[in-house]
Amino acid sequence: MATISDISKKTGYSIMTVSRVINNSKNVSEKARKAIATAVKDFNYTPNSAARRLVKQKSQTIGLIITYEQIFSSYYFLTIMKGIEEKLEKTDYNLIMYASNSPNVSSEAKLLNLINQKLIDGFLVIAPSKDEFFMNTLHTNKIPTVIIGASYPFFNCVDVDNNKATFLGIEYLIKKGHKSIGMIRGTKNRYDAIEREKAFIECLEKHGLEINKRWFIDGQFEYRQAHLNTLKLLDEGTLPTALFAANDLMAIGSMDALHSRNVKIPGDISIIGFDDIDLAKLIQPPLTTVRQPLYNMGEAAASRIVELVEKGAKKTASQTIRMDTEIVERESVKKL
Amino acid sequence: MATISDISKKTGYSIMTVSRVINNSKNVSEKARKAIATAVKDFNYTPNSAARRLVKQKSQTIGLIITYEQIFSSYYFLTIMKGIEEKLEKTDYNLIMYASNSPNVSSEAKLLNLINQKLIDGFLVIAPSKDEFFMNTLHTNKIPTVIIGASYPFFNCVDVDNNKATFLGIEYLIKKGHKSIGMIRGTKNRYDAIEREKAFIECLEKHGLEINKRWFIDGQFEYRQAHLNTLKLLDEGTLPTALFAANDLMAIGSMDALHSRNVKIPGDISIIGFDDIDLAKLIQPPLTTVRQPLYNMGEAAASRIVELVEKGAKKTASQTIRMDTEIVERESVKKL
DNA sequence: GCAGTATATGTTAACGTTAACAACAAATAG
DNA sequence: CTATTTGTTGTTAACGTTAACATATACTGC
Repeated sequence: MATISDISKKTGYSIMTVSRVINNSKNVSEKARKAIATAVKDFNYTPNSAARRLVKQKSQTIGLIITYEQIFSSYYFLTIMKGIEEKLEKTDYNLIMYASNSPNVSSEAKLLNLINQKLIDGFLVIAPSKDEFFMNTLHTNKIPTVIIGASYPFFNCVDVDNNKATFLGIEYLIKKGHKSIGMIRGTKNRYDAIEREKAFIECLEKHGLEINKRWFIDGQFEYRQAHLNTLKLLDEGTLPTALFAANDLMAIGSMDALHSRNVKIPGDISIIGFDDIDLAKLIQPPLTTVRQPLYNMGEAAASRIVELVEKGAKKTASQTIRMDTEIVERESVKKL
Repeated sequence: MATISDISKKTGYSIMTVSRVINNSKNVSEKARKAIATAVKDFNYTPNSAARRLVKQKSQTIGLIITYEQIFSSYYFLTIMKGIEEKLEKTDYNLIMYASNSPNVSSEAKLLNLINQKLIDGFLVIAPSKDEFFMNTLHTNKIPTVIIGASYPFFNCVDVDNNKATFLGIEYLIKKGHKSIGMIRGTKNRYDAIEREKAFIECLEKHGLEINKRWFIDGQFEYRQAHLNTLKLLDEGTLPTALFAANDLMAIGSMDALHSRNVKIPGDISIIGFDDIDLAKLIQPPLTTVRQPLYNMGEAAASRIVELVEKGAKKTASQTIRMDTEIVERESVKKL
């Protein structure tokens, strides 16, 4: 592997000038820049990251923390991840994924080690649950961190307004004439799940609609749970005319269950999801849903974490970026 | 963060002696070892990995390549991963996960860069599909690599004997008196899926049993596909008395489908899975399955890759380690 | 008791890069 | 035409660690 001094020897310029070209510093003559650039290409040179890390005391890498549950229960994080990756790609930072639960980040000590050893400059965390042990560690140690899909005080966050988004969905159903509405809810210890459920109740109350406890289906943000519990509801009796699912995956699980019992969508029951994952438009009927701009959220979070790392997390006041949501109208909701 | 020279100053020993203690070299007096060890603890010292990488020309990290499909469609890789992580934990190597499809390893150039820049010393690949572009790159560039869950010529592999394992499962069913057996098959472009299907047919032929094309259910190693296609089979008519699923997840998807139509397991139909994932023993009825020692496979692969990296992949002849499989008898198969 | 070996410690240089400063030339101002 | 600024290039030291060699001391065998 070629080094900076190979380029230096080849071109006759000092290694410092070469370094300047590589790092796009100014104060380099056009002539030097060209000569060095072509040599870099010829040698297929890329800077040695270990040497850079050592001198810069920075790793140029961001850690992405997610839980196994998230990986398995939701496709939604895939889109977020794509947004993150494609943004980071442009900024000379690397990304490492840490699945929490795994020994990697299982203890506070490990997490701090990653930072102290300069293996990681900052963290991205996707939708941590309420009782996530490491959030405290991140906060008290002032580690550059951006949270995606949840709003924590004192943290930098990229999130949607779950209350507003839920109202958007429910009021869409109401506008279509629905008066009996059920909900498929998410994991109890996650903020987004809690906020969406609260907003659901609030919205029905606001419109003077009945809140029927039997029409709450536990889905845990998973396909299978939603599916099984929808089947249970079917066994027990009356259905609402519409269902609001706290994410698309549960909506799909529920739809599959309804179909298996010959309940027609949207003929017999309407259903609206949340997220707008890729699958949503592929199933039959295509799912009407409240769209979160997941890709853009990933991008925004990536930009923000780079900013924090470069400027120093201590100097930049924490802020939460709220993205807009919208209804994507497809064919799973019927006008009554 | 403390450095080696802090320890040196504190204890009065040279940095070289400190380095020796840290690396467990011999030729250090017991006295020095103790003094330095306590200082290391007091300072909470850990070696700077960037400096180490620079001087050693090695990253001490292994890349784990998996595809997004695998992450989503199977729990089985989780267990493998645990085995890998816990083994590596003991050996002073780090693990980085690369989800292929992602830009990280999307091109041959990227992959080589990882190696050339010394960011990664070697790769672990979980069950690559037949047409995985990067396998060629890994091979022609002699990059230390171990494959888990597939057997490629010229590569180091950790795998089970799919033929033998499938025979084990089918002959168990036959021993229980089953004569009409269907199969839920996996993703067409994966070796394990292909091998299991071939073995299935071979085994039925060997015992002179009917091979009914209608009793092949496409499952793509996914819960949902198995579920949907089982429903389809139910709509169309006659069932076999037993079902062999190429993985547990599909078995479970199929069972849920059968239950939703009031087909009793094992009363009306028996089912046997493959893998023995955690869920298998938790569902109702607990699933009888052909157990792969996934955890141990992860461990073995981790040991092997470390060996390759340390000794140099070129010097060590490639070998495939075959793990034994066994029947785990639970309650999803009835004796006829 | 002396060469020869083993054990314990230290010194120096190197890994590849960048920051900080120094030097020099060319351009501008007065 | 000198003084000052601007632009371009180079030199040195540093980041934290380990390899290779050097030195010193203690232990062996005869």
